Amino acid sequence: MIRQRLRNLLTKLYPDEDIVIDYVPKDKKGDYSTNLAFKIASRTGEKPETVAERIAKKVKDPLIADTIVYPPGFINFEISKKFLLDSLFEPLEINLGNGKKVLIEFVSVNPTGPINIVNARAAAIGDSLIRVLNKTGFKAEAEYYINDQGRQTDLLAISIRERINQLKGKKAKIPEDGYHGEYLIDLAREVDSKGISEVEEIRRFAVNHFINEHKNTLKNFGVEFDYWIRESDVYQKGLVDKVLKILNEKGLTYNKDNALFFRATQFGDTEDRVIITSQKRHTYLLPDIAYHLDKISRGYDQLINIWGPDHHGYIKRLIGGIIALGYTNDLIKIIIAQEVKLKRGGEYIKMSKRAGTFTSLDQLLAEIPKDVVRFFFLTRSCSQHLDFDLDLARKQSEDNPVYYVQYAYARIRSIIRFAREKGLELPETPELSLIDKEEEFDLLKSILRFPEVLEDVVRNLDPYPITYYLIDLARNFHYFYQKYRVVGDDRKLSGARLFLVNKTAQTISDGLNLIGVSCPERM
RNA sequence: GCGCCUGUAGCUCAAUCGGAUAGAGCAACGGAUUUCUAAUCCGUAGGUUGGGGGUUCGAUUCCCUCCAGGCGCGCCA
Repeated sequence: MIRQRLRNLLTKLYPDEDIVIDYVPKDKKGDYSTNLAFKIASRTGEKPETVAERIAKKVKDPLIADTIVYPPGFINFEISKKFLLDSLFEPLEINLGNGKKVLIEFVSVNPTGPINIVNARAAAIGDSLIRVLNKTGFKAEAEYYINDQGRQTDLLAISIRERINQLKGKKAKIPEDGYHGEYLIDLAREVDSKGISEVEEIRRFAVNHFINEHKNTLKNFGVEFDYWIRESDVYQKGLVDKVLKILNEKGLTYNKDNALFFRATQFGDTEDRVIITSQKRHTYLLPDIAYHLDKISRGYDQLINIWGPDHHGYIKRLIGGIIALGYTNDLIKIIIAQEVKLKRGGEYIKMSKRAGTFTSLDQLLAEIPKDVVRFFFLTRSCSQHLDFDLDLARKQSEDNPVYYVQYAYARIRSIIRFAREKGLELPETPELSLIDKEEEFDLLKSILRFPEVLEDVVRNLDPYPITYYLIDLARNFHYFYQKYRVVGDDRKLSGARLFLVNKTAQTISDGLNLIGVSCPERM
C-alpha cells in the first residue's frame, strides 16, 4: 500500500506527528501529499513553506521520484514509475486485522413479518462489511438475532388467531397494537389447515415460518449469516437470570411502582430503564444484555451491531448494561444505518409493519435486479438518509452506475478473449516498461488505490466508498480504452497492456464481490 | 422541549482525519465508431455549499446561532 509506505516513511522522521497522507488534485504535480508542514509551522511559528522545503529535503526513498513543495506549504510526492509498474505483480494482500475476531449482528428483523426495504439496507451494509473485514485480515462473522419471545410474538400469534376467526366468519378483533398487515391472512389459512389453534402453537409455527422466509429472502439478496440466535436460546442458557443476578448484586437495580429498574443513568443514559414490568414481564433490554453477554463469552475481540435510526435512543442503555457487567465500552460498536424513505407517486410512504404498510424486500427484488439494489444502497454513507423512489427505481436501474462498472469488466474480458483468438495469451512476465501513456498510469494508480479504499472502509466501518472507487476505476479504464488499443501489431506492448487491463478486471471483480454484486463476463 | 440525522449545480449525490481553483451522474445542447463491446468517449452549460457569526495559514468539513426537513424520545421491539 503506497499511502501506508509514505506514512511510515514520515513517521520515522517525525515520530511524534500524526501523519496524514492525501491524494493530489488532478491539476497539480505529484500523486500523494501531506499537510505535515502546516501542522509543524503552526506550532513553531515558521512559514509553512519554509518547513515544507526542509521536510522535502529529508524525505528520500526509492518509492519517490520527485518531491514538490506547493505554496502555501503542501508537500507532494510523485511516485516512481518503476515502483508503480512493479506493484502490478504484487498480489492483493492487506492485513489490517491481524486475525482479530469480529461479530457483526445485523438485520435481526422480528419474526412477525417480511423483511422490508429499511432492513435491506442494513443487510447490504453489514454483509459488505463482513466481506471487507475478512479480506483485510479480520475474522468476521455474521449473526442474526431472533426475538422469538416476548410481547411482539404474542401479538403476532393473537393477530393470526383473529385472522383465522375472521376466515371462519366468526367475530374477530385484531388488537390495536397487533399486526394488521394482510400478509397474515395467507399464513392464518395455512395455520388453520394444519389444525393449529392454540396461541402458543401458533406463535411457534409463525415464528419458524418467518425465520425461513427471512433466510430465503436474504439468500436471494446474496446475504448469508453464520449464526441465527434465538432469544429463547439465551433464556435456556440461563443467561437472563445470570445478568439479573449480577445487576442486583452490584446494586444497579431498584424497585419502583412495582417494576424493576436498571440504573442506566449511572452509565450516561437520560433515565433509568425498566427491565421487569409491573406485570412481571421482562422488557427487551434484559434479555438483550444477556444476549450480548453470550456474544462476549463466545470470545470476540469486537462486537458490531447495525441498527436502524429508531433505536439510537437505545444505545446508551445497552452499552450501559455491558459496562455494568464489567466490560469496556469499546468492546461494542453500534452503527446506525439511517432511514430509507420510500417514495411512490411523488409522495413519501409511511411505513409500518404493524399497520401493514411497507414494501418488502421480496417485492423490490421482483422489480429491480439485486445488483442494482445492492449497489444503490451502498452509494450513500450509513449516516445519510436515502430516498427510494419506486416509480423511478426501474428507470434509474437502467442507467445505474453498477452497469458502468460491470461493463468495464465485460469489455476487458472480451479483449482477453479477442487476444486469445489472435494467439496472444496473458504473459507472466510482461515488459511493463512499455507502459508509458498518461491514461495507462492513471489506470494503474487507480488500481493501486484499492487497498487504500479498503483501509478507509475498515477505519470508518462504512463500505460506501467502494462504489465510488469502482466507478472511478471503471472510468479510468474506459478513458484508456477509448484512446489506445490493447491488442495490436506490437506483441510486447499488447502483452503489457493485456496484463494491465487484466489486473483492472481482477480489481473490479474483487471490488464488486465485496459489495455482493455480480460480475458478468458478457453484457 | 430533549436527542440523532440531513440541507452542496434544475434533479440525485461526491468531496477521504480541516487542505490546493467544490467534483460526478442524470436531464439539455453539440460532436466521436473502416480495427479489441457506443451500456463507451469528447465538448458546452450549470454554484452566495440554507442564512449569519466564530476558530484557523486554510472551513462544504469544527464551534455558536437562526431557518428548513426527517426520525426517535413506552413498564413495545
